Amino acid sequence: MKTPAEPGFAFPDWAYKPESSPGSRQIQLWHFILELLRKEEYHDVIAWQGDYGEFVIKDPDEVARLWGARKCKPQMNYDKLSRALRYYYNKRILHKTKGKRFTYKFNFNKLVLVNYPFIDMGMTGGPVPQSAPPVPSGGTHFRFPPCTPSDILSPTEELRSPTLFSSVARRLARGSVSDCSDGTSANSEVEESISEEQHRRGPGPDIPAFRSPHLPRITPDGIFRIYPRPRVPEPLSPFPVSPMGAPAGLLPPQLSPALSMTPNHMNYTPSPTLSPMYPGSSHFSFNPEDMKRYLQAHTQSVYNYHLSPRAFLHYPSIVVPQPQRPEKPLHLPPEEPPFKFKLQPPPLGKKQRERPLEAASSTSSSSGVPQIKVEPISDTEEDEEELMVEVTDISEEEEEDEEVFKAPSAPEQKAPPPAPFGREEEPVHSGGESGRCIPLKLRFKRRWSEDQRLEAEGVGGEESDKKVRGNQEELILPPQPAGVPCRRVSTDLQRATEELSLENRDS
DNA sequence: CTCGGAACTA
DNA sequence: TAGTTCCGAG
Repeated sequence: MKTPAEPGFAFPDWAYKPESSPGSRQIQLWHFILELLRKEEYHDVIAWQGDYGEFVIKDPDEVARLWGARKCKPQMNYDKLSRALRYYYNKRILHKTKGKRFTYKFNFNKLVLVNYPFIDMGMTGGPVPQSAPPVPSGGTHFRFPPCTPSDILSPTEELRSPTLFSSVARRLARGSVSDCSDGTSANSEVEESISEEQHRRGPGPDIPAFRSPHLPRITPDGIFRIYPRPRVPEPLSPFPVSPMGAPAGLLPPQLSPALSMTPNHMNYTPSPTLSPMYPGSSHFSFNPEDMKRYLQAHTQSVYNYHLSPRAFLHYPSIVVPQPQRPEKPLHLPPEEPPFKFKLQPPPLGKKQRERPLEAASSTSSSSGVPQIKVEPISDTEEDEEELMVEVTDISEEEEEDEEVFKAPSAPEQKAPPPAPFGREEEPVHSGGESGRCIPLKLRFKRRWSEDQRLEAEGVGGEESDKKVRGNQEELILPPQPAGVPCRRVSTDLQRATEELSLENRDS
């Protein structure tokens, strides 16, 4: 048992496997990596470098050694470790940075989504950098807000129903890097307190809710409500000041609010300091509010760029904000984006390329719109993959968040029936024609419906992502099944959705 | 170096 | 489940 107060960072419960699962408590490799990454003493061994979330293993052998020590696997070597790392590719936790030796990149989107499923992605209006990850704000601990446990990152059930924030014990990472504790011992350590907020609505501290068969689903709203809205005007920062009290000195990356409107998930190659965690400081703020915004942004990215939205699929409550075209900035003051990159539409996929863009304007629907083959529901198979690629057909090239998103073709999606959630003000004008690229939405819809259905049935576990339900009746039902209450959807979200609809419609 | 299948383990 | 170990292939 280490001293909770010790410097270093600790991951919240969700960073570990639930105790209910077999391998629970064993530190996972990516956690370990993150751990090393944030310790200065290991900067010579592994460090953030390059793109956001990208890190390079400077000393593979040493990293392997450390990992082996941690797992009590003296025979560990980089070859093995890298194999483990490669398994993360499919899980989308990591991906390889091609061309760069020993360089990998975290997919924080995934991590966040998975770990903050309950976050209401409503458009709260705050500027949100699309690819900006939670921003570190200095301090000594790697902190996460109280959040849901449940196993994360499990390819199959990673997104199981959200649960109450559990008062999670914050674990110390420091000192555990190379001990053979396996993280098991450290697991019991609870860092002093958990935010009181989290206790407000839950049964109490240590809510093992996640272990029960029926995970009580709570509405994001409910959850979020417990968090005071900082609403700290921080135009340049993706996230407000950390509630934990972050040094003002460490400011988050400067991201233009305009970005929030811009579908991007592009190569944003900020300085290494933009990495999720500052190498120097170890305060990684993950406050709900931040996460919310982050997710919000990410959602858009996903939607716009067809990133793997699988995460959303499991969360009916999360309505994917539809893409908003830059042309019509909602309420965000136009700012000169401090980005050096240019936002571009994703490259056309093979399929896309094949068909020359015909009258983009006239025909509308098929032209610049990512075509999704409306295949029989049967091949659902790997929805996630599909969702990710289908539209753009990135073909082989991964870089889902990079290359793929370089050339966004103005996504003009067909506007599904508007006013999904009932009344809503419509911020922007709307317009015109309708009917475009339904597929994508359809898919979401489908998925959504499915989830709704499952939920209704009191579904306990979901099927693995991959083997999905073979066939659902899925119709292209209107966006929001009238019957299904969209509880959980924040007003903001609703609005966003509507806006999208409108936009799509008219464009 | 990187990838990913396969068998195996905890 | 999350690797670990081994290994052939590119």
